[in-house]
Amino acid sequence: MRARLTASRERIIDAALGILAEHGYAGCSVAAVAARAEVATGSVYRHFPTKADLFAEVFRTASRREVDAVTRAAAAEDTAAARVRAVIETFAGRALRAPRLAYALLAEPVDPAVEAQRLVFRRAHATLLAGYIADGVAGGELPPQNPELTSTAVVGALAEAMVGPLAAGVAGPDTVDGLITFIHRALGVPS
Amino acid sequence: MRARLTASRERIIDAALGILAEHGYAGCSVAAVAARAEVATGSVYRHFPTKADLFAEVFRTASRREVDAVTRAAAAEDTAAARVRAVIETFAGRALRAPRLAYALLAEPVDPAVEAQRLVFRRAHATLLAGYIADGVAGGELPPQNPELTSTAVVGALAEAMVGPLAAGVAGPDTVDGLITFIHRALGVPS
DNA sequence: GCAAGAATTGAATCATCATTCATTTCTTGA
DNA sequence: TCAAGAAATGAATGATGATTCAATTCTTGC
Repeated sequence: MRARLTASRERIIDAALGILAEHGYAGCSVAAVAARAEVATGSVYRHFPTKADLFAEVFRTASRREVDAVTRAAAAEDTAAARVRAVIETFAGRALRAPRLAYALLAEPVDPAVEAQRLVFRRAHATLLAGYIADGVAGGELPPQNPELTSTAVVGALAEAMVGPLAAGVAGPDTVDGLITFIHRALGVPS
Repeated sequence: MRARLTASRERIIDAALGILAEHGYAGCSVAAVAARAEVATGSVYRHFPTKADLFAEVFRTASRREVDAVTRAAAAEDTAAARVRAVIETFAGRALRAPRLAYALLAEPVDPAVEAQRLVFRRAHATLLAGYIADGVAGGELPPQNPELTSTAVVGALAEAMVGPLAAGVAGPDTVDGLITFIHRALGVPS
């Protein structure tokens, strides 16, 4: 009973994610989400007070997924340089494999209320990176720097370099390699 | 006569820019723009077929201004490193002096049609930088790299590092110096 | 000074969707 | 099996704000 409730809540979030990944935020009317989740429009409001609340959660879910993947990849490495490389490869690889979703998470125009979640998403990546960078600095692997600032700049560089290719649908492996070089240099990884 | 026409077109664009700079895109209803330009709502449509067309032009105008300022600053320098530094300082300085406008140009949610202009804006900066970077590479000042990619990454890093402070309203000069170091390293400027 | 036509006005229209709610359909406990 | 209450339905409502257009006000050439 309570299970059915939870299940349809899940289904709504999944449906929203699905539409987001296929047609972007623009395709995400409440009616469309409800239809895909096989519930009535009004039922969405039994679970979420507001469309913005629904999508805040959707963005949170999607973000967590992305950040988890990146975190997992980085955890397998043991130097700051390798971790940063893993972050870039994972982030870019996933973005290129699911371009529409990546574009929605990174750059597509959304409600201001949802925009806030996007900042959280970017910030989560930055915070993760900041940790690795701080470790690298502390361990002498990287030169002194403000990890808050440099991690933010890295996330910006990554996102910007992705959005173009995402739109164009193209993306050579050169792009990823180029980014790794760029970011390693930026952080002062010794060559 | 034709002059009056041109003049009121100008006034509409200026009004839109003014509201954009004061209240962001969110404050830019056609009615508000018309009121500020001291014309009737309907008159806006004598000059622009659509709100999106109006704001495409507004964004284009604002972009040109920003890119011109940056170009002028860079032109006064003669090494790739100094030019890039000038770009960063000018870009950041202007953004911090007009935070609301910078946020609107860089990150605020806008109509998809206007979003396209934002990409043009970012691309214009990137193209400018790409030229300096290519020169630097050609002249041996910078190591080999793909100027398209690295300039894009630089713009992303700059923008991302600005948006946070813009929202927070804060921005130490440390931020700008940190960015210069980061980007110089990223491009391989010898220290 | 005046008529024809252009330009301007701003209130009414239209479109889009998020949100609501009276009605119907389930679930459950006795 | 049934009644009470919970959950679900989806058509109607409401808000927002871009766009239109009939009415009015200017210009201009005669």
